[in-house]
Amino acid sequence: MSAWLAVLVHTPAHAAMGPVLTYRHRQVLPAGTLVRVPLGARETLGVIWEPAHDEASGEFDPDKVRDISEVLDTVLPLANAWQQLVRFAARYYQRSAGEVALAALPPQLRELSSLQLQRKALRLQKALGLQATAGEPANAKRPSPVVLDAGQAQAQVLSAEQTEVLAQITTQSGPFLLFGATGSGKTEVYLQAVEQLLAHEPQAQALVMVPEINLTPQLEARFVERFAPQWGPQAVVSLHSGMTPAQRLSAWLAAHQGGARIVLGTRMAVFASMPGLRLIVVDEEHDPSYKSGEGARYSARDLAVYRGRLEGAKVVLGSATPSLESWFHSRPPSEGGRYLRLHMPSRIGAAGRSLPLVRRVDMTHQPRHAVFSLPLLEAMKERIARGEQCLVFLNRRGYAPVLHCSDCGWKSACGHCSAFRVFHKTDRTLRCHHCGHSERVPRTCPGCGNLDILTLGRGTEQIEELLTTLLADVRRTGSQSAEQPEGQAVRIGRIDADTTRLKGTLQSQLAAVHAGEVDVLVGTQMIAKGHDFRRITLVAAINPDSALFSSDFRAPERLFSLLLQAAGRAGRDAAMGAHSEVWIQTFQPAHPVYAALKNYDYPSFAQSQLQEREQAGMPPFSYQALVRADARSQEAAQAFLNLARQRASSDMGQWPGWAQVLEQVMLYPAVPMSMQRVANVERAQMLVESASRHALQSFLAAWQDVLHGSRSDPACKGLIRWAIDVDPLAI
DNA sequence: AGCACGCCGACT
DNA sequence: GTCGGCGTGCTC
Repeated sequence: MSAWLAVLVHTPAHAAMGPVLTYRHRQVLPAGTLVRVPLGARETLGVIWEPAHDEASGEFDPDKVRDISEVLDTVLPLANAWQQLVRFAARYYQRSAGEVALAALPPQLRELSSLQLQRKALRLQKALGLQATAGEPANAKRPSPVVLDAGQAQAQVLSAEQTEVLAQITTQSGPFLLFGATGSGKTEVYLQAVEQLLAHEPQAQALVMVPEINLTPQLEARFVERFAPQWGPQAVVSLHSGMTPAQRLSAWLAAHQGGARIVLGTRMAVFASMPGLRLIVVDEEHDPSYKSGEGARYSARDLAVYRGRLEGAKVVLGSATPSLESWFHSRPPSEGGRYLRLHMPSRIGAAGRSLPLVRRVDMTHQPRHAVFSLPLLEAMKERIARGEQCLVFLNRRGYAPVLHCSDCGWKSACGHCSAFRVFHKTDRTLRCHHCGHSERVPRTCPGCGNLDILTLGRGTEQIEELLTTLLADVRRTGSQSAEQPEGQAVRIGRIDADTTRLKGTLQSQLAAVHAGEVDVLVGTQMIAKGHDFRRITLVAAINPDSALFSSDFRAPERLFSLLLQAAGRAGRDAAMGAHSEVWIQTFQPAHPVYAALKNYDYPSFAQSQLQEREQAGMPPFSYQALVRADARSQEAAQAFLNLARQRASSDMGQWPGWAQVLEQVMLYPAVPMSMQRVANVERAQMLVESASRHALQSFLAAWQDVLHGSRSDPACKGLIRWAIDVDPLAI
């Protein structure tokens, strides 16, 4: 007697088949069981599933049912809560459950046999067994958590604010928005919240997320330092895309088996299987990296909140500049707020340690085309001479964003993209930052043969070069003289995606800055985030205005956040905090973003932004989705979108009961994307908007079929792919 | 998504 | 004569 089982496999939402396929096996298996199944010519990983109505596969020939090839019974079935998280994410972000589930599992699971997995699992058990009492199973016995030991002794004494916030997290249910200034000690609060949890619940697990891979090593070091003495080095694992497949599988298994008490990771970690999950921390919750840009375009922050509710885990979102969405959700409960806002306004450390002074330099009063204003340059020289460090922030890498011929007007346009190729002086190349195409810099103008090709604009390479000249006469004669000979020339360092291409170079470059081997550090937003620089007392944003002209309504919010984070790099050392400064060079010194920044007043900035959003009917006062289409021609991309739009009213309008839904949903005409062409692919998009999240969701779910159907229309010939982005971050 | 099949251009 | 481009179609 054999059973027919529903199996989830990795098929995209727009494949002409459901994500749940039927297979035969000699016995029934519980949902969540991992299996290997034949699919066409290949064999693939599947998950035993209980299909919902919308996932059930349509008609198929019962004769075609094939056998499950292998049951991966050395791995415990995925928990019901995990299945529900996948189900929700698939439905909300309009993707197939198969795609979401299989993308959330470590890639190596698809390749290894049951036997190989068993060996791996045994090795892990062994490692955990060794750290626990010898001979006991991994979870059976651990050192008594009640006893004060090395792990707890390391904990710092909390400030009054930290103590209060921690008490709130302990006693309230959340979700929490921890609004804490840079340097207010949010990480210590996370550490102690985790510590309390692990001490009181022997099976409990905590998930701590950070926005970028770059930030995981330092966080991991801090967690290992704190928790390894008590819980062993295996208790903390990381989960991010920078790890090798084998490392990812090990970490995933450790979390899945419950041996890893703490999982640190990037957005993908929100899908980690954690049977004992009790606490989720989303650090820098405003960071756009939490929104996935491809595949299922999920927001790990929003899913974390959902998952917390689903599994009864506390959720802490932390930021010095929360997203306006989270800020809005944390308004007082009497006004409808759903998150509990916790506030830590003060920087910890020496008494009276203050935030750096923000200075705005009005560039309209500076010499035309000046890159560094005179007062900024003077301030930098002064600090360098004293042996302090400066950080110069410019969000544009390369030497110059465009090459240009003044004779014939030629510009270094990319032949494949609607963008210019960037001049990189270091390796004499012209590189397109969108398609990656790279070529030698032409000696003469390709248009007319002119020998003089000029650069337009400036990138980090040029700033580095320029500073070498501008600071050539400066000598360091400050307190460093004991170790450094007096009168040494200024050392300038640069950190951006180009200097950190090789693995580990970022960490070593940061170490060089810490060691005082650099006086001025030039860099992109890569250096604005998280890294703790002790001796930097001046941070300069030399040209942040460009973000103000962006058509993206979230641009001001992002600029505020980026500049505040950059400001947070200054004066981290208590002794130097008092005279630290942040310089903003701008042509619009009175702009509200800069005014708010000067006062470190996020709340009133957020309030004014929210008012604007409300008046304009934008998120969080409305809900949005974007349909993007890629095609050989712009016409085809737009034709596809506009056809689906037209059919939404003409066809769906006839469906019984759908008129009311359609009334609540606004579809805008298709437009080219701001980056219209990338690697010879034309891109267009269409905005879908509604005041009702529910109406938007029902509409999108039903509209999928219309989109599928529109693809075959002759007008859409040349269409390559399309995708829905729910809650898009940029429009 | 993979992966096969299938039909047209430049090379061992 | 083959290798290889990517269009089309199928997978329980």
